[in-house]
This record gives sequence, C-alpha cells and structure tokens, in this order.
Amino acid sequence: MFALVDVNNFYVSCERVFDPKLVGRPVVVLSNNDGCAVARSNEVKALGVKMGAPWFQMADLAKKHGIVALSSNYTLYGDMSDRVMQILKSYVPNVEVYSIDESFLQLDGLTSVYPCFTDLGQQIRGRVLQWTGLPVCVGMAPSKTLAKLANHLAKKNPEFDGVCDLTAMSLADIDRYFSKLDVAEVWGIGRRLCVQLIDLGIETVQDLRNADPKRLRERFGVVMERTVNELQGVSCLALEEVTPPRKQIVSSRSFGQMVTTFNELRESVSTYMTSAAEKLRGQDSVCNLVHVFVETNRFREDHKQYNASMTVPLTEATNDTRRLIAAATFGLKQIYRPGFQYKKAGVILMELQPAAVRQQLLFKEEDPRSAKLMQTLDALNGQFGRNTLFMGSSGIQHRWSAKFESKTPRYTTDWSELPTVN
DNA sequence: TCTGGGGTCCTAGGACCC
DNA sequence: TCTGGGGTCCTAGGACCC
Repeated sequence: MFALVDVNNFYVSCERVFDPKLVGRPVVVLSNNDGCAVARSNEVKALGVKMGAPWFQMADLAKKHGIVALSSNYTLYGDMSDRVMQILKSYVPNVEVYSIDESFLQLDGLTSVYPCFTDLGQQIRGRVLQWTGLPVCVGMAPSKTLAKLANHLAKKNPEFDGVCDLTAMSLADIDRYFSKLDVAEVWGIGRRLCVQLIDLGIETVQDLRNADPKRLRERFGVVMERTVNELQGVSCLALEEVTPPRKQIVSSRSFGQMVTTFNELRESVSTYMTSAAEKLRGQDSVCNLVHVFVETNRFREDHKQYNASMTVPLTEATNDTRRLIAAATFGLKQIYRPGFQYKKAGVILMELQPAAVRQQLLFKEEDPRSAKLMQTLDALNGQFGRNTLFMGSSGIQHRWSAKFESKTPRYTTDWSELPTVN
C-alpha cells in the first residue's frame, strides 16, 4: 500500500507563501531567462496555458487577465521541499522522495498506528499546510501507478477534499472515475505511447486497466506490461528510499543573448563545470569522460545552424574542478567555430564512479589489501545494481581500454595545448 | 526580440568472444 | 544443399519522468 503526497502547483505555491497577495490571482513561474512557464496556478491552467509555454507568446493573455509572472527561485523551492519531506518522514518510516514536490510513503503494516488511511491523509494535509503554508493532495492505492492516479483524482475532484484512497472506494466508483480519465494521465504513458494506444482503441484509464498485459508487452515492451499490471493492482515498482548516486551530471544553460566568441563560451562552460564538479564531489564520485556541447538557436530558421559536441576522456578519473574545466575547455576548443550565434552550451560528466574505488584500484591483485578491495567492490555492485563498472579491478581496466579503442572517434587530451583557465 | 534544465530505462543490432 | 549456440558489451535511438 502506497501513498503519494504531492504539493499543488509547487513553485507557485512556494511564492504564495511569501507573498500572500498572489493567492487567488493567476500566477506563472518562469524558467531561466524568463523563457517558459514552468509552473502555473490553477487560474492560469484554466486559461489554457500549457506547461512549457513561451512567455512572450502569452503577452496578450497575460495583459488581459493580469497574469503575474515570477522568475524562478530554486534555492527557495529546495528549502521548502526539505521542510515538507521532513514532515512526511515524521508520520511514516519509509519514504521515497521522488521529486522536488512528491513523495511516496509505504503504508504497509501501519494499520495499527493509522486505522483509517483517509484520516492519515487529512492529518498530513493539515500539518503540511500549517507548518509550511503549502497545499498538498494525497493519493493512496496498492501500487505506485494507482497512487499517482488517486492523487490526480484528489486534486481534480472537490468531493475528495484532497485525499483519495482507492481501497476505500467501491469498484463501481473507481470504474466511473477511470472511464472519464484520458489514458494519457497514467504514469508512464507519454505523448507517443498515448497516440499508439488510442489507435488500438485504448482511450481511457479504464480501457488500459482492462487490457491484457501480455498482449501489450508484445507490441510495447516490458515497461508497458508493468504499467498495466500496476493498474490492475499488482505492485511492480517498489519503494526506493535510498537514492543511488547519479550516473551522469548535466549542467547547461541557454544564454539570454546570443554569444559569438570563444572566450564567452569558455567562461560559461567553466561556470557550468564548476557547479557540475561540486555536485560530483557532493556524491563522492569521480568522472572519466567529459562531454561538452554548444548549440545555436534552433527556433531561428533564418540563422545558420550549428550543433556540436565532443566527449573528452580523462587520463585519470578525477573530481578536480580545474582538471575538469581544462578537459571541457579542450573539447570546446575543438568544436568551436566562429561565425555562429550560439544560444546554449553545457557540460555532461559521464562514466562516474565512487571516488573511493579510484584510490583502491592502485593496489595490485597480489597485494593483501586487494581482498578488502573486492569486498568493497561487491558492496558497490549491490549499491549500484547491475551493469555497473565495478566487476573487479582487472575488469575495469579492460573495459576502459576497450572503450577508448572503440570505433567511435575519441580524442586525447593534450594538456600542453590548453588555453589558460582562470 | 523573446522558446528550460536535468534525469532514467529499454531495445535492437553489430562487434566480439568462446 | 548443407553453414552452431550462447553470451557480453557497446551504441544509438526512442520513450518516459519531473
């Protein structure tokens, strides 16, 4: 049994906590450079503004309805998120923080503490509102996918008063609600799959719930099979309390103005790498490959287009900001072409591994300490799941050398040629 | 003029190995 | 004409999520 607790219109709600005048008004929070709407109040949603809609395209609508647009403040949202999650953890021992504004709670075995889950949901809503000022809705069901749908029902239907426990509803009632919900509302059914499902006559949540998982697997694969099973109340997705370390770290931005010179790009890339490297060290990892990319403005069909990227292997895994910047700058130097109006640049840290392993790999196999190393590696294999790098030191050496000799063109870092980096 | 940023998983096919 | 069987690794592309 799962509960999904989700903050309503999270970024907008955060802003309203600190500026109550915004309550009841149409509000959007905008992305970097105030480009797109990344959060909308209910009033704005009612006006038909879509997620990701460019702000400049809403100018008339905004004027007409007095839409308030705010620049995003991710430090604030992160802080508010932490507070909400702390409250949830005070109710239930097993919590999966799924995103900045959502958590799954495991409810199994808690019936003696909370005899009525709907009451629990209302308690949580009340306390989160009282302690943080944020409105949340709660959905409860025997699988995560169903808990997501229950949460959706709680949000959209006032009769639930913000809390929907599917197990407390009659089958007929569930059928009634699910028959009215588009199949696109199901977690895991995106734009593409939705079109294909409708082709097959599967248009509502109820249709998909009644489908044969085995048959859908043949056409769509194992993920779809899992989704249908989850809809039928067979839990296939477990609660994941510990977040595994990231497998890649991205840092990129669009520019407010077009950028043309190498030096401007280099400064941006250095900045992005600085924050990426901080995240890398924050999870105690080192990185083997640095990917750097630049893009022109794809919306400007009248401009010459140029998208380029390069993956630079590091001679030694590292989390040292200066070395990472040097590698990124090297790559940037290779792909930079004058004469283009650049709109976006970024770096991706790839082939991450725990920093501890790099140290221990220095041991030779006959070294008595290598037994300890193997223990560590086993533990890491458990922690990282299958398909990990850590199959033993010789395995790592082998895989890396194989990778760098692969057909894909790779580039060696020539440190002597690097431009000076501040 | 102005159009976000950061992630994961699955699959198919080719290379390669024994 | 007949042309093994089983496996891993890697990559690119497609799909999804918030």
